[in-house]
Amino acid sequence: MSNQDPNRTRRRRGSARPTLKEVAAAAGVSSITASRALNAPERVNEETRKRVLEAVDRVGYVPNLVAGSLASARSRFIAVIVPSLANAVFIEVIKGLQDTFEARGYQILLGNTDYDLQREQQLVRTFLGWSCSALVTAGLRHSEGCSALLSNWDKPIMEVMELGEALDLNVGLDHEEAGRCMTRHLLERGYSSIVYVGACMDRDYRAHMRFWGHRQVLEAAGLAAPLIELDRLGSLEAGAAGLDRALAEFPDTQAIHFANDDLATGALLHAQRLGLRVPEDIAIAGFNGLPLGQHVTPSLTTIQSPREAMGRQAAEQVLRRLDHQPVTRRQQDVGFQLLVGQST
Amino acid sequence: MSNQDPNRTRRRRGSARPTLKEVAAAAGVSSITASRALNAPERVNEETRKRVLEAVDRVGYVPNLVAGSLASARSRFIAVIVPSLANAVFIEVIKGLQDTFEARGYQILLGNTDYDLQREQQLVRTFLGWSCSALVTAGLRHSEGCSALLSNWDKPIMEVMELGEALDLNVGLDHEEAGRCMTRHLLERGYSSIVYVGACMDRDYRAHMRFWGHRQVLEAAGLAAPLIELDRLGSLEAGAAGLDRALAEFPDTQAIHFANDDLATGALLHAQRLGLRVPEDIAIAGFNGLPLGQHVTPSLTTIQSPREAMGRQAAEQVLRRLDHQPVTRRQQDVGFQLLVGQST
DNA sequence: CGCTAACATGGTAGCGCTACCATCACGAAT
DNA sequence: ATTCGTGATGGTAGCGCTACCATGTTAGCG
Repeated sequence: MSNQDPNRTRRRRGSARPTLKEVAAAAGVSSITASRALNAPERVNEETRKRVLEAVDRVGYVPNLVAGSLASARSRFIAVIVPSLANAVFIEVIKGLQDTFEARGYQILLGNTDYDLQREQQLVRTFLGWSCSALVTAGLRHSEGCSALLSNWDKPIMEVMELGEALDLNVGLDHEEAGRCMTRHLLERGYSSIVYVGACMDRDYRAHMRFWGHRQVLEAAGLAAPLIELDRLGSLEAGAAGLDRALAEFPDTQAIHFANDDLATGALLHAQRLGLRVPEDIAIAGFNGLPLGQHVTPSLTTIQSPREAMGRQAAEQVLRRLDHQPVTRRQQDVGFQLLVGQST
Repeated sequence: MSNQDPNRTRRRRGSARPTLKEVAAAAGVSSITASRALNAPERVNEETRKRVLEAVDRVGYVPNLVAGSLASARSRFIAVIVPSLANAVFIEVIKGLQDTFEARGYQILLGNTDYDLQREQQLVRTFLGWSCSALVTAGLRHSEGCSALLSNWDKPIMEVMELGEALDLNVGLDHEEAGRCMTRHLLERGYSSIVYVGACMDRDYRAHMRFWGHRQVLEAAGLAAPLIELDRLGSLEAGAAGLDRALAEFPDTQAIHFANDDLATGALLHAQRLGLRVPEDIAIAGFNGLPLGQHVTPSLTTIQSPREAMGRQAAEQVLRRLDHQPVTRRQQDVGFQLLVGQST
C-alpha cells in the first residue's frame, strides 16, 4: 500500500516547468491574481504586482502561451501566407509586417504556398486551428474551399499586393496600371517594337495583369504586343535566357519590357556580355525597383513599388481593427513610381 | 424564467466553431475515437474512420490545434531565430528549413533579433511558451539568460551558420578558414596590399571571424592587414562607399577582400562607374556566392556557402532527433568552395 | 472450453490558463 | 446610517483536446 493518494501515482503529464499556480504560491496570492499581475497590471495593486514579478524570477516561470490561448480563445498569432520566399519582393513585405506586428507583441506564422492554391487552403486550415488573430495573404485569388473557410471567419483578413474585390481589407497597387505606365514610357521614348517577357505567368498572375496593361497601351497605339513566357521563375539566369529568346524570335525588337527586375537585370548584364549597347541596340525595362537594378550601369528603368511600406500599412490597418478602431478605408492604394534610368 | 438550464445562460466562451465532440456525435462515435481517426488512423477501424472523416466534412470541422497542443504538451512548432531578414543569406537558410519542416507537418515560428542578443532571449522565452518541438538559431553566441533558458530545455536545439562549442546540435561552416582560403588565393594571385572591408562587424561577428582568418594569412606572410569598418549593414551602396574609403585611406591598395557579396558587388559596379579596371587597377573578392556576383562582368571571385543545403541538413538532423533516431554527428561541417571569378 | 492476446472503443481526468462572477473593504454621496 | 461605486482579490468552471486506463469483443491456441 502506497503512502501516496492512489490517484497521485499517475505520473505528471505536461511539462516539468513551473506553472502560474506555483508562482502564485510563492508570492502568496491566488493564481488569478498572478495572472493579472502579468497580463493586466493596472488591475492589481502595485505592491502585489512587484511580489508576483519577483516570484516569477525566483521560480523561473515561463508562461504557457498555449494554455493561455486556449482559455482566452485567442492567440497573438498573425498568419502570413506568401507564394514564395525566393522572391525578394515578398521578403520585404514580410519584413514590413513583421516589424510592425512584433512591436505590438504579435507573432507571425509564416506559410509558403509555392504558388499553389491548394497548399494555401491547407495552410489556412492549419492557421485557423491556431486561433490566429488575423490573416494576411498575398493576392486576391484563392481556391473555392479557401474562400469558404475565410468567409466564415470573424477575424480581420488582409489581402496585400494587388487591388480589387477583396474579402475584407486590401492594401496594394494597381498592376494593370503599372504595366500601362511603363509601356507608355517606352512609346514616349520612341520604341515601337516592344516584347514583353514574363516568367511562369500562369502562376505569377500579377505579372500577367501588368502584361494586360502593357498590351492595352500597345493596341491603342495600333502596335503588336508579342509575349515570351519563360517556364522558370524570375532570376538573373532566366532574364539572360529571355533576352536570347526575344532576339531570336523577334529580331527587330527595340525594347523589352520584363515582368520584374530580376529578369531585366539578368538581361541587362547578359547584353553587356554579348557586346550589345543598352539602350541603343536594345532597351530594357523592369518592375519592382530592387536596389540591384539601380546599381548596374546603365541603371535600369523600372517601376518602384513600396514593398516594405505596403507591409507596414497592411499591418497598421489590421492592428487598428484588432484595437476596435474604425478602419477608414478597407482598400488602400499604395501606388508606385516610374523610375526612369539609363536603360531605356 | 428561462426555459434553458440556468447555468446555460452563461454565454458560450471559445469560438463558435464545431468541436470534435460534435464531429463524434455526427459520426455516432465517442470524441476520443474521432480524435484517433484523425491523428492515429491505424488505431481505428477503417469503416469507422471513413464515417468520422465524412462527418468532419459535413460539419465543417477545423481542429483546434491550441487545445491539442495543451493536452499533449507539444505543438508542431519549430522556432527559428535569425538576426536579420534583410540579408539574403538567412532567407535561403530559412527556405531550406521551411521546405524540410513543412513537408513533415511542422510549422515554423520565425523570430528576428535584429542582431540584438536581448531580443533573442525574449524570443526564446516566447517560443518556449509555445511548447515548440525544437529551436533553430543562427549563431553560437547568446546572452547569459538565453543560454540558461535553453540549457534547462529538453528539446532539440540546433545552432546553424558557424561551427564551434554548441549547446546541442550544430550545422555550419568554418568562417575563419573561409577567410584564410580567400586571402591565400589573393596572395597566390600576387596581390600584397590587401584591405579587408566589413560592415557592422561588432554585430556580424561571423564577418569578424573571417577577418581573423584573413589576418592570420597576411601576418604569416609578413604583410599588414588594414581593416575598414563601415557603420551600416551590407548593401550595394555600402560596398561603393567601402571602395571609396579604401582607395582614399590606402591609395596603394591592390585588392579588397569584402566581408560579403553585397559589399563586393556594390564596389565592383562602382569601380566600373569610376572607370577603374577590375582586376587590373583593383581586385575585388566577396563571400557567399550570391547569384548576383556571378552575373556581373567581370564575375566576382567569392566563396560559395551552401545556404539552402545548410538549412535542409539542419532540419534533417532535428527531425531525426524528433523521430528518436540516433544522431550520428552532433556537429556537421557543410563546407564551402572557393569560386574564382574574373575580379581577382 | 477456458485462457490469452490483439483489436476496437469508451470514460474520465486533466493540460495551464483566463472569463466570469462573487466577495470584501473602504470612502464618497445621499 | 444607508447606499453606491470602486478597487483589489479570490473561487470556479470551463477552453477543446489527448493521455491514461478500463472495458468489451473477437480470434487463436493448447
